[in-house]
Amino acid sequence: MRTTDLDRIRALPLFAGAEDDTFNEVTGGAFLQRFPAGTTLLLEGDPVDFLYILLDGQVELQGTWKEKETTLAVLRPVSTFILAAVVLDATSLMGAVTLDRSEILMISGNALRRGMKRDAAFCFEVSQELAGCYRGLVRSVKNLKLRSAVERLANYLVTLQVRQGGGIDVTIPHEKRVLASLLGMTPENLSRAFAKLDAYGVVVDGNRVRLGNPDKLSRLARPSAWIDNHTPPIEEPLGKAERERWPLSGAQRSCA
Amino acid sequence: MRTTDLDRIRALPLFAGAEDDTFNEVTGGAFLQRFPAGTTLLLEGDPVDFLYILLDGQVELQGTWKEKETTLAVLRPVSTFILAAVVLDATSLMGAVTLDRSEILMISGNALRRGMKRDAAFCFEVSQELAGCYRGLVRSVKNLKLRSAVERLANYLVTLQVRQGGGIDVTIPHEKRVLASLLGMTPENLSRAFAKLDAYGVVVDGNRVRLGNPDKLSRLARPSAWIDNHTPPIEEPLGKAERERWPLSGAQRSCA
DNA sequence: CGCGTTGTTGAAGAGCTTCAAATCTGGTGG
DNA sequence: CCACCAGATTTGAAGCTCTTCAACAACGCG
Repeated sequence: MRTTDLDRIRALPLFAGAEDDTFNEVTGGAFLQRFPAGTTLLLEGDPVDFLYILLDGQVELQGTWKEKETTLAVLRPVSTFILAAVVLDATSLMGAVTLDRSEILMISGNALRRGMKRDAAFCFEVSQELAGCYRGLVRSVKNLKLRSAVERLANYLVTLQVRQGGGIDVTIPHEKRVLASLLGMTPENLSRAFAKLDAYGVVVDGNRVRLGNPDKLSRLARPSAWIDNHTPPIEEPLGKAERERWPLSGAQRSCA
Repeated sequence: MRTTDLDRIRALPLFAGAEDDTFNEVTGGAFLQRFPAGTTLLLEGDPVDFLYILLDGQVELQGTWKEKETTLAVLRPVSTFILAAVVLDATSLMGAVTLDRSEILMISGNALRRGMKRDAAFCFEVSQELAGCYRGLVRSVKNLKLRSAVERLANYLVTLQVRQGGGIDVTIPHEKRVLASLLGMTPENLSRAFAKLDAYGVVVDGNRVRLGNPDKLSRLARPSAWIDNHTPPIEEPLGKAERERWPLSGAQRSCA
């Protein structure tokens, strides 16, 4: 692995508190791989030998049951994934597929666990990463159980807007059928949900979406600090850096 | 706190690998509390100062949005909860309410974090606990997104059966309206879902449920090792103790 | 015994999916 | 450059799932 890559990795929050020795041990056997779009990285049930860190590209995590399939998350850089399975040395509960050409760092699970047991500061960072992932999923579950499909879409758009700089125009960073699956609906229903948001100023043109009436949209969406992970609103105490994102793929960082 | 209580706590998997010093430091300021049924322990958004460990009784974790409320988990002993918020020193994403008279150990968040940073073995245990909780939620999300209400109920019953010893009769360990909310449906719909399972040999009498035709029920439920957390079936490699449960309240251990 | 809560049942309707067909889109090979 | 194809998206129609509202029965508790 090149030194410039190593520097990039050293700078990840995950390794921020690690001792140099730990970092060297953990990344010693690591390697950086490029995969084309559509590559299956992991199947549900596979034993997990590596921690994956997505450095570039896009990865979809999916779950299946009875020939049905759903998208659990769409990850963008920089995201770790299947960390929980690695920590437990267990098999993966999710499949992973690249959506775009992707650059992925693979870190030996054994080395990671050894590093954690050796270096409490590093282990604490991993715990924080895991805790952030956990909270992302709690947000997901609440989103799914408490909101209708149109409400989920409205909130997705509001969140996208915040993450893409707050402008009127946002870009959906993947295919609509993937978005539909992520939001827990069929592609047809997503199409109709967009049509319903017409009344809230939403105009769709391919992957471009114009939020013509953000206030009205936001009144429908009613985003909540305890479900959506925007910039923390007033109620939330400042100075506590939460390392969490829920798997909206517009995220700066995310995890799974 | 009494010595016998301390011994019970020392025996928890969470503290299995901890040094004595760590254990003493972490539990030093801890206290054991009894709460009557219906006590609100935490509201969504509350800052979290303690790690909670449910030693006896039953606790419901809930999420709300727009006057709607859903049950995220029903915990039974021995379960930690809001560990993720404690690790991140963040506010709670879930409310917590006792369903029964409950005995709960409260451990200072500060002490816990100090212990984690000091003792890598203990920190690793916490990581494993968190990872198990994470995987429980992944199972939950898959359950919600991939299965219909009747299928979720069928799987709930099959899982209950396994956890309650495999007999024909199982007991729902809480009110049906709580179960409905846990499974993501209305009480009315739960009632009708039970009625539909009549064709699969399911007979309901209050909290007692007789699974008159387990094979047929199981063919409908189609439980999966990657969603449901039964005794690991054949595919799953043995010897890897996964510390995870999804929040079915019949669980021996669970977490959140 | 009366009361409030919980659970069940019926009817109506909203929400979502399914299937089918039409339309659009990007990429390919000639 | 253009025709063509495969896949993605949209639209329509039908039907299934689930919720809502209302009424009623069952239960537990004071």
